[in-house]
Amino acid sequence: MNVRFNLRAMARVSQEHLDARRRQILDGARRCFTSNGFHATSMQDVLREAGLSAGAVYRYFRSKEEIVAAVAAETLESVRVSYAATAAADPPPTPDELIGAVLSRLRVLLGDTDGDDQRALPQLLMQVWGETLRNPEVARVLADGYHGLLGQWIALVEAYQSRGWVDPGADAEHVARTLIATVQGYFVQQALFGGMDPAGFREGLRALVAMNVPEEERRPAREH
Amino acid sequence: MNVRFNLRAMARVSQEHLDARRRQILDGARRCFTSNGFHATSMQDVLREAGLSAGAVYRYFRSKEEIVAAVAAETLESVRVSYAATAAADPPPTPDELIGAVLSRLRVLLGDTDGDDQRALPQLLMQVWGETLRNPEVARVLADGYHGLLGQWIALVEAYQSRGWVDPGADAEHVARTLIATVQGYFVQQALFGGMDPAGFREGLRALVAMNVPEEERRPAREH
DNA sequence: TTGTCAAGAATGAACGTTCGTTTTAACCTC
DNA sequence: GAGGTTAAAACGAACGTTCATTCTTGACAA
Repeated sequence: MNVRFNLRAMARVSQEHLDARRRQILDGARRCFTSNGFHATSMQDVLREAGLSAGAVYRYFRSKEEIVAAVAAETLESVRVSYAATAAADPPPTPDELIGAVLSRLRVLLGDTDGDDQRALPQLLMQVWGETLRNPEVARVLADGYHGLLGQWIALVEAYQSRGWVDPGADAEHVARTLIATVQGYFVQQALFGGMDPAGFREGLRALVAMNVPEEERRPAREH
Repeated sequence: MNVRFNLRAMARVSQEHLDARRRQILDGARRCFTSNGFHATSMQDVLREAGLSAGAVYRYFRSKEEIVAAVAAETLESVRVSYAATAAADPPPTPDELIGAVLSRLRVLLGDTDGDDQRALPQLLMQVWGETLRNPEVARVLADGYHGLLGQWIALVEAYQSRGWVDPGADAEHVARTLIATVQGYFVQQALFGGMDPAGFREGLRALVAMNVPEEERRPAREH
């Protein structure tokens, strides 16, 4: 009996193997969650899709809830990095340039990792949004990411204002929220109906920010 | 309960009573679905919230699925009517005018019927979006509403173009999709974080469509 | 290099619970 | 007291999870 006092238990299989199994589970779960939602997906569905038995899966995750949280976190992270990759530039990119670039990058990213299903990520993101209503941990992660993003957009809008591209009297946060809203709406439409493409969306945004309405045609702001 | 003479031959309670019970069930279910999602809500939850027993509820609805479909349909309908109430005008309202008016109207509508919880409808709408991924009937209702709405917005954008407010070279459908996206994003942010108000959103939209970027500062459209 | 073997990894049947739904029997109104 | 409506008990199915068991792996002795 060769009893040795190994501090680190020797792994029976490599760390790569363990990582691959974990990924196998998360990928299977993600496919289920995307088309069926978190709570209409059973563990049996996940097991079947992952190609593993119950015992195997429960060796890597303590509960279904933990898998849901992991998939949600990865989803939010993939959206976050697609934004973060777009660095600040001088002169600042216009909204249509910036958003078009972010969406194009995301499209390329998805083409590589997701079997070219351009709707999968938006659909999953929509499920994550719904999950925040009942899962405080997911809500916290989402809120953190959102507020970081909002701060970046506010800074960008302020840069617009200092260059005279945007009315300096406008509230930068309101403008930033509106810009974020366009991206969220893009995701919603892509998730629900598909057929959205970054170039077309950029064209629409471009036409909007290039709009020119004679002031005398405007109606007063308050109506009720 | 208040049982009155029967209007219909077989019924022993009034139609008003039946309608009220149906509404009682739908209201309870809606409250559950809003905060918990369709599939994380059990029938027990619905029964408790509606204050009725299983037998009573199953007299009015054949299944949980039928309740889900009814709540989803009512939700989409309430969004639809809030749009439909905004008639065509000449000159056409600018995007910020129109969207601001629609959101204000919706706010008033919600204040009357929903205990002043301005997040409830957007949250429920988000759940409905998620449900379309696995429920073809809900998906059909949503798609019908969306395409009707899209058509109206395209017509409006074309009116902008004929007045020279929007670049006539832009694809009207892309611009319309972008405008719809802003509203969807408004709903998302209101559902997730609250604190959105129509006036602020209108201000943000106003600043966007009034943006003025010197052409020589723009970057080329294609990047990769 | 090869054989051995303890321990990690994986299995799948079975568990207790909770699900949506149905049946039952008491209840209320006329 | 009869008809229609309700609440509550009961149903089978399906849920997420566990566990006794089997299979696989890799370090080590020879």
